[in-house]
Amino acid sequence: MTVVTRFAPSPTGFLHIGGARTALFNWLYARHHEGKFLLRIEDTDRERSTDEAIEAIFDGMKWLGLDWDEEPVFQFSRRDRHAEIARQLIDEGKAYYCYASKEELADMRETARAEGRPPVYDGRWRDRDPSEAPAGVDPVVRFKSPNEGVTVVHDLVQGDVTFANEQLDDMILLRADGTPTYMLSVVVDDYDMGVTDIIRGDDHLTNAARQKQLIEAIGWPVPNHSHIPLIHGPDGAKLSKRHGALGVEAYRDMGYLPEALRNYLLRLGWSHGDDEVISTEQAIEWFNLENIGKSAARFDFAKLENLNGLYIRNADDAYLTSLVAPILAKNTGQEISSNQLKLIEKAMNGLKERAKSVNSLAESSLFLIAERPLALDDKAKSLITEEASAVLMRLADRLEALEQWNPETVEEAVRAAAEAENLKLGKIAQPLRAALTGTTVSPGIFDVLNVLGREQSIGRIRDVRSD
RNA sequence: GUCCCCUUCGUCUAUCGGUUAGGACGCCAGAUUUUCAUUCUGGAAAGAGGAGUUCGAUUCUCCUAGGGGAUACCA
Repeated sequence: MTVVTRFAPSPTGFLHIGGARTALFNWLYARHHEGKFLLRIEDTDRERSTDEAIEAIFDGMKWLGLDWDEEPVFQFSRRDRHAEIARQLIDEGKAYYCYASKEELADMRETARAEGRPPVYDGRWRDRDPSEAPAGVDPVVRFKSPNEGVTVVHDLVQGDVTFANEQLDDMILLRADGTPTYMLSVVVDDYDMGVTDIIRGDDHLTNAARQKQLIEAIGWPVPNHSHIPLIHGPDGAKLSKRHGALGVEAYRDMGYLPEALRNYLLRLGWSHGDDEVISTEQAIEWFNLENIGKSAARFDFAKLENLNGLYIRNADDAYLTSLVAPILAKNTGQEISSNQLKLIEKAMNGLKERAKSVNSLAESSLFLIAERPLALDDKAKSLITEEASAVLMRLADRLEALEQWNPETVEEAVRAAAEAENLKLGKIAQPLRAALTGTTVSPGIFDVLNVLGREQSIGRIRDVRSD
């Protein structure tokens, strides 16, 4: 049987980091087994679902590189099918109408809690005759779940988890307005979509027991369940907007590479021995359910950043340039010309060596496209002393005399200048860097000289003449 | 309150009864170096607590504590 997994977010907000990991695991599992990975939008909560959220989820998935098979399923559009199953259950005596009011329900829970009993619906309409129904009340449809015994979820990550059936009350299948609830919809959709493996957050573990009861009542096969632990914020508490619970697009905007985030998320809760840097190809080859950990993990930006730097250093120059360009355009408020792009790409090899994010890459490539005369920052300014300026002017002459302008010739010229001035290389390199980049931090100075070219380099040096 | 799950360095984790408890991030020290970064070397750093099973427990069982999740006409 081919494996079919699905990711089923509700479009009530962006695709947050926990959801992204769930999607990643489902995707990896499907790809590993050469099965299908489906996407279902659980939009049955009409109040809270929004089109913007749906778009954000699609965008987030695409950015992360998690491609799904087939058209996404919109759960709300399948409500008739869900209701049909509910009616079938009523006909079979496996579900019933309940006329209890919200106040009654609230009282019920309160007294149960006070008496130390599980706060569940007491089944007061379970066996009552429909003729007793109060007039003018739209009933909900409840599932007649077993009162005794236990339900055990055979979870591939958590192991067998046993629930006493008395803990699980008669859940609502259809609301008073006739729309299906989540419990019913998932079960029906998963079956209709042919889902073989459900991989989701372990906040659904109790739901799995209820859903299993429902599935068995209908007479369908129970899919494999894998409930993965949640991701916590750095403080160990549930992810909130203050720390990690940002949408994946926020990570993109912070300058993280999707491949780095994928790698990081994969290692959060899954392991393959001592391997840390795992390409997507390897991840697909290695991924399994057995090596998913059972405890919640905390989100650690420092480690993500480290991985991001590593992926940036190994990334293709043209690819990085294409990511940097729009950021640069946005930050400078001007379009980046193709010549400037060439310049950036040429410098990228030196730039990416010291970048931790795409944003810092953009920041550090700013000097390449800056207009003369450069505005020097304070530290750079302090390096251009009168003495340094004089040295730089003599260096400019020396550079001007070069017949060829390439990495070797410029290095040779600068080294020769240092020797002639009886200066350590650093003494000439730092002022030079300040003049060329306006800052004190940049790629190797010979690299900068070479990339900038003769005209810009000499021009920028002469611009800092102090007299 | 009730039910369920979890618990190895600060963090992510390896270990599937016998290890000097390993790796990675971060941190500290040193080396390299034209800045920064990279790279390299070294270091500090962990089995929540208590019983039991066993010749032997981080590993298996139970209890306690702590953390998390679920308890909706949300998903």
